[in-house]
Amino acid sequence: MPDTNTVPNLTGLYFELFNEIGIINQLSRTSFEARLPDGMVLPHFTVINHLIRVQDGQTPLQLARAFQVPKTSMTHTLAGLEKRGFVDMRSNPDDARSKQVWLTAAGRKFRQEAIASLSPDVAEISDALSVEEVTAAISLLVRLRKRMDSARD
Amino acid sequence: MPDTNTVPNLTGLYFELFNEIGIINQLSRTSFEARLPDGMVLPHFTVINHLIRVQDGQTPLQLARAFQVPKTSMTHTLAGLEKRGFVDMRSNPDDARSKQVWLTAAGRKFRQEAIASLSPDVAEISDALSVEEVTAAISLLVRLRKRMDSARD
DNA sequence: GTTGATTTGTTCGACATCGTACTAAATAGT
DNA sequence: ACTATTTAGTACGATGTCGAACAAATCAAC
Repeated sequence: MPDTNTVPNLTGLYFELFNEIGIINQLSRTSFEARLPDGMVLPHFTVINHLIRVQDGQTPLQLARAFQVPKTSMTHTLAGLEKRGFVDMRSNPDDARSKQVWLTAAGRKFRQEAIASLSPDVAEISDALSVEEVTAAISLLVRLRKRMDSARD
Repeated sequence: MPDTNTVPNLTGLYFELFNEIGIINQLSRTSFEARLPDGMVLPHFTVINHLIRVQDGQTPLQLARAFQVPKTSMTHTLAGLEKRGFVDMRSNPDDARSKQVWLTAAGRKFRQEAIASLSPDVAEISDALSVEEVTAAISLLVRLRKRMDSARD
């Protein structure tokens, strides 16, 4: 009986991996967004979070690259954040083509509140994996991500 | 100096994890879709793949649940597959409300070709992780996914 | 300096995703 | 049997995502 149900070895393994990643992404996104107010969506939060972790004043293009999304998508996300008063878009004094994205006090406050409201969800699932396992998973995924990133031309 | 940049311990760890997962999902999706013909999109492939791995003749609702997407999204995905002749939608003889999704020969052929065209991409990144690491990552993510799944209500 | 190429960001159009409201079929309660 | 509830699927509208085309600023080459 020919092996038609199974994908050849290695490729199949990565299919499985990306499939799990896709489903977890789906699940985490859905439960994140359920906690966020009205029209806020995961990328809104993620951008704010990134601006705090890394640094304020990044350009839209830098942000688009950090998240591996097209710059048009980032434009849209930033427009939503600006409309809600969570970021300020100032033009870059060093390069009039580009802009800088700065967090407002409201933006920082929003992040704190979002995190607080999300923590219970994290707590609920945190018994599935040990802290060591989560840490290990992160470093492994970071390695994979960087490899994938450098592979795209 | 107060700790405003760092998210409290555990929650921050999961943020990082989900963040990496999100980016990898982004990257894998983009490179998958680049290989697929015209208007085909990742969910199209994923559904076909699932029908082969598990079994033909699933109902749309079963598929929606398997991928954790709303049933309206699955309706849309299946409509695309049917339009392209990759699946047949027959009405369920046991329950006139529901339908069954059956793969066509063209659907199976499409999957084989898609996998073949994707393999080079997998090969290119496969040196980042050992097979054992990928396997370990999968089992860990499966555990997480199942926990998240059982946690939603 | 002037011209052509590159970079940054936006607008626009196409399409995917998903919540709401609906129809039809099945099931439960009486 | 009859009605109410539940379940499967769809139509529709709102919004997110993203590729193509564009405008403005910068850079490179001469």
